[in-house]
Amino acid sequence: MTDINFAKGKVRTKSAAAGARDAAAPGGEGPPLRWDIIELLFFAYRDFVGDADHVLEAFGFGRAHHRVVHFVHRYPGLTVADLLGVLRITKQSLGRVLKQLLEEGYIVQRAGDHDRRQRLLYATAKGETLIAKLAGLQTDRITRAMRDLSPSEAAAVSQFLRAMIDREESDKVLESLLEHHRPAPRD
Amino acid sequence: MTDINFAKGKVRTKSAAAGARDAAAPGGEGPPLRWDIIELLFFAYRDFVGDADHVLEAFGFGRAHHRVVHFVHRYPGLTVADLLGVLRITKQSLGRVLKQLLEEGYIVQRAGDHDRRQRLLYATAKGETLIAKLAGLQTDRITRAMRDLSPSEAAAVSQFLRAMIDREESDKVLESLLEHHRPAPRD
DNA sequence: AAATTTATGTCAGTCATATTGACGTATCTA
DNA sequence: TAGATACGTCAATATGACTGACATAAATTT
Repeated sequence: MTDINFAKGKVRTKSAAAGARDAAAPGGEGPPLRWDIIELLFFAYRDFVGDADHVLEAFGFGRAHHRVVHFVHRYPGLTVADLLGVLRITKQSLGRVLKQLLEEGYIVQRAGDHDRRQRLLYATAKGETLIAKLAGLQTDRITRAMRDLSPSEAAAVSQFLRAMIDREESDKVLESLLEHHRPAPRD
Repeated sequence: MTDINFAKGKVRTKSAAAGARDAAAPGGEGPPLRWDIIELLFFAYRDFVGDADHVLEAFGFGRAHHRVVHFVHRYPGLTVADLLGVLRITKQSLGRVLKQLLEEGYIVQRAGDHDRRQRLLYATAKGETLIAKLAGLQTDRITRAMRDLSPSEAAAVSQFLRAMIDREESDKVLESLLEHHRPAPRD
């Protein structure tokens, strides 16, 4: 790129013709776009998973490993098919990660009682220790973020997050999470 | 894997020795881990970005493209360095995505007024249309999720998300997002 | 004016995580 | 017995990230 001042003109400094919905547009726009929440979700989630990323790196693991051990820990006896549904990935993708976690002793599998084709997954003590460490960091962040909220406001946060989740195609895990509106944590 | 019923024993069905923090542990545990919020954040974010993913696929773009056009649209005149800071990626990673978006006319760049080394980035009408479409979908989800919240509860959600974000190392964009506690959207 | 630093772009190689498609085996069900 | 299901695996590919090295133009410092 030898030249500079390419692409003059056709630069948009005001969003006057964006969708048909921006609050700036005077015509038949819908409700204003929630740029604030959209960006807050992006940054909040980035930093939320960032907590875990640093620890995982030291173990030679990635986010994929975290997710697998997490759900296996939380829902003991989860089958491979269940896990694929929750994570929404293919079994080939899961394969590598699962294999590594099995080999390194973070999770184990047993044949299903009724259906011996199934592989029921369980976290080992080693796996639970890892997950507890990661959940501890994330809990600290959540606790800090909720410190100044009243109980009813904290409940509103929970309600909001629940309502953000798709209901159709909800699997076993999601059902159990959404079913019982767990009361505020006993503390 | 020819054999079955491998890995018997050493299976943990109760989390009695996890961290030192699980509410089930009787010893010196800390506050309970917020498994509920941790999982709600995972699923809520998964479905939140899923809205955009489907549309992006039709354009041959990925999430990386979305993030770039989004921030360029929202903060016109952003420099490449700013963008790298916000996205927390390397310039090599940004390079391919940025190049593609420039070539296909979703964003343009101009030399900086004071510092002509800088490339100030702007979204074109084409880029804004794309972003408005994606933000529309995400706004619909947010609006649905906030439908049953009172204004003060909605404010609590916003406050919670803000408090989830790391303050240190906040860049220009993050500052402007966190600075003015924007009041409830005018509707 | 020359030297250095800064902002950006790019080449080359690698890694993690995801994909589709095909195929094999054990096991359950009709 | 035949077919469907649950799981594992081989192969090839794509995306989005990384490190390291190097080039250019422009600003800044000496």
